[in-house]
Amino acid sequence: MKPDGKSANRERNGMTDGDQMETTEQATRPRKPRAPNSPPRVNGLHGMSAPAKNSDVVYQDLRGDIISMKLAPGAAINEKELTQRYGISRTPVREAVLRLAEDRLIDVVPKSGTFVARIPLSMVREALVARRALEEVIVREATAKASESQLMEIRAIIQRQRERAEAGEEAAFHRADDDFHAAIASAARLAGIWDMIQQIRIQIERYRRLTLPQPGRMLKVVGEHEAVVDAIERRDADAAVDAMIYHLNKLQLDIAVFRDMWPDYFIFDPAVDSELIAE
Amino acid sequence: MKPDGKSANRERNGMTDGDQMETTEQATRPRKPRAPNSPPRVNGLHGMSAPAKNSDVVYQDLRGDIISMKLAPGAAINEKELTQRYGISRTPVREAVLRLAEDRLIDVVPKSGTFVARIPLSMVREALVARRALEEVIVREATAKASESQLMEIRAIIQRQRERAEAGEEAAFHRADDDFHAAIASAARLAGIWDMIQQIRIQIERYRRLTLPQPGRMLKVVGEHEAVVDAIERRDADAAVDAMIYHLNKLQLDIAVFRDMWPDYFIFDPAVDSELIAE
DNA sequence: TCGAATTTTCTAGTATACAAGATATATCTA
DNA sequence: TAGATATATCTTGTATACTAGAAAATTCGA
Repeated sequence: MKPDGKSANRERNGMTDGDQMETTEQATRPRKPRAPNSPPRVNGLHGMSAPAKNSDVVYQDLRGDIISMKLAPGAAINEKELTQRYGISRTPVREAVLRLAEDRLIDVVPKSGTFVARIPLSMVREALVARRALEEVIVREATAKASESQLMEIRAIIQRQRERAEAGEEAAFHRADDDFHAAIASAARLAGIWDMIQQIRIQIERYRRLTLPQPGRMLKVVGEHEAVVDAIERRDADAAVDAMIYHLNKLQLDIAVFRDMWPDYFIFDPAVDSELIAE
Repeated sequence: MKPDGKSANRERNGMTDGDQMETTEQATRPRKPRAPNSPPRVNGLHGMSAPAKNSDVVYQDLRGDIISMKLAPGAAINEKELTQRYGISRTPVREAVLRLAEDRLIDVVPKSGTFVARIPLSMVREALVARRALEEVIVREATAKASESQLMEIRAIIQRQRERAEAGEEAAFHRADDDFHAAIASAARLAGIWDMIQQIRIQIERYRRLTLPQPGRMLKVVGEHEAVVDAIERRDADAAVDAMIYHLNKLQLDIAVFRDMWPDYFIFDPAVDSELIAE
């Protein structure tokens, strides 16, 4: 470490639990300390208008390729190739890779390589359960709290989704689908829980993509959404929850089928998953 | 970017959606490609016996200091100081910092500094709601599925917790508390959801630490845990859920108090949180 | 020809140097 | 003295070089 001329005397060892609770400045430095902390002047909400770091771009792209199964489970990810493709250095690429590893979308093996993670069926099953539970709370709260204007907005989203479905624009359809659920959460004053659900959905999404698109499914989804809003508008919480659960249950686990069709896209833990077949 | 002598001709632009689904090797390189992917031979479950990277240590330490409020919300985090304290370079430190940023425990302001994040009360409130919902599912499933041996293990954990409570060993007490909830989730075959809850708890933990420790609380917790297990043993799901909810509700939001006592530890969003006071 | 030992080549983890911008301090002007 | 400007110095983001280890390719021995 290059001695900087004046940082040598700043040893201050054993500061591990030194400055507790004290938000003011340390009073020891003779020179120019640059007031040691200023409250984060950025608006408290977390990251929305940041100028889009390079690592974010790589993260989003890779995440999209993995979730859409364009990168198959088990496929190798080459950091060097990514640096060349984007014309950036390894640091931001690595940053993106590490974030994906935290999302459980890739496995990084220390001195060997990084690979698209296989899909753990037990996690898919639990993610479905968790999502149901959280959406139930959201719908119940929304039934109690949704304002007229919020309901109108939700209706508008459903209509937009219907138009996209009729036009066969799948991507836009799914965007509207997201917006619908987000709007319900917002009406319930539980937008943060929708963020949690999105995190959970990462685990489900690749499984969902493997389910063959059923003809007419998109329009059916619109109908299911309408049933939810109808119940909310009637302020019938139980019916709203039932409609939502019915909607969510359309995505079912059918382990045997997927295991046979894509044998090594999944991780199947017999100790935990055996009962899945019986279920 | 420095031309590397041989990478210049590997431009291959437009490869964004190039190799789809194909897990075999590219057949163009004349030399030694090192078979481009091998399935991750590590056991499928994610990271448990890795040799503990430096960044993990920094992450755990910082996380502990933040959650325990040893580092107050708003306090500055100096990467350089961390490199000196641990005797490592900025790269692993930065890695840890970025992970904490994803956990919403710190805010990093691009060319300015990184700071311990303030606690968003709206998120605490929603995290409490989400946890209740997930624990409810877990308890209900545990009631249906818990085996005799699992119940005995849970009883043992409760007993251990009682001993720690009587000895006043707070840290060990909380470890047993964690183990209790984890054991219930395990009995419900929903261990993954317990992992999600732990992620959610990060948002709650700092708030919890601010609540003054009430005398006798630890032993009361043990009693509440026993009520849950009693109901599970009776296979009375509703009672088990009620007992669990009662237990979780002991941690209540009392916004006015905390706002006055630690004015700038929190972020209070009037648009969302105003109703919290009325509630 | 086949298998074991060796070499080669790739990988992720780390260290360090530099760049761009933000903020505090110092300086200058009235 | 007060305010505006300029400077110094710190910050994070990025680029790049180096290390140790894993795995493939190769060589060697029977």
